[in-house]
Amino acid sequence: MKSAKNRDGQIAATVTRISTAGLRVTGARQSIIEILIDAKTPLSVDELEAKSSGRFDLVTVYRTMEVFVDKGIVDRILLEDGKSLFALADAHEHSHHIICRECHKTERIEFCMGGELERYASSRGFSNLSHTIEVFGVCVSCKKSAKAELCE
Amino acid sequence: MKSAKNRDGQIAATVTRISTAGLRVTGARQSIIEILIDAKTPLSVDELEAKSSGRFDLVTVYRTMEVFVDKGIVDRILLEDGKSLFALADAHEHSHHIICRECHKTERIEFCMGGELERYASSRGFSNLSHTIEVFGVCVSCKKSAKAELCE
DNA sequence: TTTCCTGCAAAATGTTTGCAAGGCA
DNA sequence: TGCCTTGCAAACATTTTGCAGGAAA
Repeated sequence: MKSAKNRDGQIAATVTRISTAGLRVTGARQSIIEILIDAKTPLSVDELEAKSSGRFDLVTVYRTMEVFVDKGIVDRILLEDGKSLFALADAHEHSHHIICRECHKTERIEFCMGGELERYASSRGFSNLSHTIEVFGVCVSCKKSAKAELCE
Repeated sequence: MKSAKNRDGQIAATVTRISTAGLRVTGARQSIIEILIDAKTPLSVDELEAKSSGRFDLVTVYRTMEVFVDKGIVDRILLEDGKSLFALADAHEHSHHIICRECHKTERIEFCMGGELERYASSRGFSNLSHTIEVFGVCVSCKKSAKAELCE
């Protein structure tokens, strides 16, 4: 079963990253990781808590996400309204996303022109740079269901 | 006095846009516009309220920003932490920004590769697209004062 | 054993809503 | 005049903090 193997591998890899970062591998953190992996789409703090079945508290989610983002273990994805979603970070690649406004299904964007942007910013005297690039839209399946609803 | 003329012109133009959008030109709205023009840097809702000298309420700022963003009269700039700032929108140009993390001084980025991004998203089946691109850094003067502080 | 994490409760923030009064067109 | 806006108060939602008990290393 390839996918299960991948899942286990992903869990193991992330556990390693947690402990390498000098953090403790606790039950709550493992559960959060599993939920993130299984969701296959970025989740908000309360979605995470909702899927916890009482295994951890909302406060723990806030605190965990803060540390994980800080250590680069998860990515924070900022929605247009300022809310954020979290997804397991790719171990090595810096990337951006296309996010469905309805279901939050997310695809990585392979190319990143952040370098150009930062070079430009640098030439304007800015230092300590970072950037955010996100594309929002409606994915195929959400579009279909919206259409179906209209035609009912 | 060229700059004063520009200021008046900018006010007048924005007032026109408000009324063209079918909105009423009220005292609160005019004050908000003037504050935004004079600030020369994007402001948060509470910064706006703080500069109001009691001419309008915080709630009015929220409601006004909502309508103005909706009508394209102001731009919402999302910070890395999910908070937002508001700036008068350029009447015609779509653009992005370099924002100083410390003082929020902002420069427009002339080029926008949103087209490419959206074309790619479109090829992946997404519709109804939009995008956010922002670059964050520390501007020259904030960097200087940080250094000065260190060397005190 | 020591230090880090967690849950609970509560505080602090930030944002939205309802409603009556007032202002713009 | 009629409808849009506003302010105030209060409801709501979201995020942060303090602290004591429990768990990882």
